[in-house]
Amino acid sequence: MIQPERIKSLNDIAAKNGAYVLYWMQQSQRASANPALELAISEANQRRLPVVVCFGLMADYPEANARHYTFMLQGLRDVDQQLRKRGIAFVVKLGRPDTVALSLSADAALLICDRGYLRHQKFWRHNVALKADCAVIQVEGDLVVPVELVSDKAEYAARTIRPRILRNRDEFLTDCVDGEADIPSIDIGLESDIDVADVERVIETLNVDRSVRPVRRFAGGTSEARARLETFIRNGLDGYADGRNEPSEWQCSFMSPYLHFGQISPVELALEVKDASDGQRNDKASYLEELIVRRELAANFVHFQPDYDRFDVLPSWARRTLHEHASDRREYPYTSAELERAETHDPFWNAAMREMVHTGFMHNYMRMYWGKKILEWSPTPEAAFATTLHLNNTYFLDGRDPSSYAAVAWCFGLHDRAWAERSIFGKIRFMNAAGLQRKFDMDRYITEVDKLVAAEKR
DNA sequence: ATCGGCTCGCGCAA
DNA sequence: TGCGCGAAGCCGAT
Repeated sequence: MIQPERIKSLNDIAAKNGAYVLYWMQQSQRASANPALELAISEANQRRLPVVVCFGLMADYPEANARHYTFMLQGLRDVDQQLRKRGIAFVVKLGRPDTVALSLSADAALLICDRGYLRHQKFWRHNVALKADCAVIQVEGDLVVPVELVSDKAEYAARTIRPRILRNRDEFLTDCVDGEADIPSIDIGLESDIDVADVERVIETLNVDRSVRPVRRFAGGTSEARARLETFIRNGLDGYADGRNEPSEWQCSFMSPYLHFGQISPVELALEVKDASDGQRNDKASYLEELIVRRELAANFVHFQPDYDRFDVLPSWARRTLHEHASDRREYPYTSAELERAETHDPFWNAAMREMVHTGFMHNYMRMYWGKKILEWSPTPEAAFATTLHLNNTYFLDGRDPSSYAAVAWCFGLHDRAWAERSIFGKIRFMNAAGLQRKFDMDRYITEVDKLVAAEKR
C-alpha cells in the first residue's frame, strides 16, 4: 500500500494511449521496496500494458568521480538482474536523466518518477513535467514521512521537527510489497546504450574523473545493503545507543552510502530495526532517531533552503559570531592541499582524513570533529565551509547527500545553539582532541584506520 | 564522576 | 510576554 501523500502529479496531462508505462528511475536506485516502481507496475497492469524502467547515465554528474560511479554501477547491476527476473526491461541510456526520460516518454501512456531534494534533481523533474506530453507522477520513496506533511518551512532544530515527524511516523512505516508485472517488457525491443555490469567500460566511455579511486571497503547494491543491515542488527544494534559514538568500534549500520543512492528503502530499514529481536528499546529508539528524525531534518533543510551548499545559509547568529571572529589569529593555518594529504599536527584528525580519502567513509563522531578543526585551521569561516564541503563531496560515498549538506553546516552552527564564546569559533560549538581522548580509545582508532587503509592498498 | 554555566531563539502557555 | 529547553561541546568546581 502506497500512502496517497507520497504521490503527486507534476503536470495536468491525462493519461494517453501508449506502448508502456515508464518508470524513470533516478533517486531510488533499487528494484525492491520501491513505491515508484510499484505504482508503475500497478498502473501498467490496470492498462494491460508492460512496464519499462529507464535510467539516464551522465558523464558529468555534479562532483561525481570513479569512486561514486563504481558504487552506483554495482547497484544498477543489481537492479538490472532483479528487474530481468521479473520480466521488466531496464533501459540504461547515456545522457542527462531528464533528456533520457523525455525521449522514452514519447511512447509512454504515463511517466512515473521518484523524488530527490537537491537543486539539480528538482530541476530535472520540473523539466520533464514541463515538456512531456503524457502525465508525470512523482512518488516519494526515500523518506519515511513526506517532507511537506512534516512542515512547510525550514525547521530550526531537531527538537522542532521531532514531534512533527513522530506524529506521522508509524502511519508511513508500512511494507511495500514487490508486485508482479502481468505483461513482460523484456522483449519489447528497447536496448540499453551500455551494459551497466561492465563497470570499467562505462567509466571509460563516460571518461569519468579517475583521480579518486573506487574502494574495497564498500560494494554497492541492494543485496549488499541488506546483508550489511542483517549483520548490523545481529551484531551492532544491541548497545547501539551507548556504543555508536566510540570511533574505534564503528558500531554503525553503514547504511548511509546505500541510502544516498536509493539502494535501500529507509522504510524497510526502519521496519527491520523496529521489529528486530536483538537490541534494547533505547538502542532501537536511538537508531530510529538517526535514521528518521536527523536524516529527515536534513531533507527538510535542503528542500526549504535551496542555498544549502553556501555559507550564507547558516542562521544569522552563527554568521554574525563567525564574522566577529574572522580575523582572529589562526595558530595552524593549513592549506586545503595540506589537509587533503592528512598532514597536520593532529594524529586523530589525520586518521579521520585517511579513513575518508582511502575508504570513502568516516566514523560519524569523527565527522563532527573533522569539520570543527577545518573551521579552526582555515583562513576564514567561508573558506573553511567550502573546503569541508568539497572534501566531503569528493571522498565520501555518501557525499552530495542532503545529510552531507546538513552535517557540514552543523559544524558551523546549523540546527545547533550558541555556546561559550571563544577565539575563531565565536559562539559556535567547539570540540577538541582532549575531549576525544577523555571519552574514547583514540589510539585504537588510529590503529584500526591504519588497517583499513592497508586493506585498500592491498 | 557529576554538575552548573556558557548562549540563542523557537514554541508554547498565559 | 515570559519561560523552558535543546544533536553530539568545554571547563572548572565539587
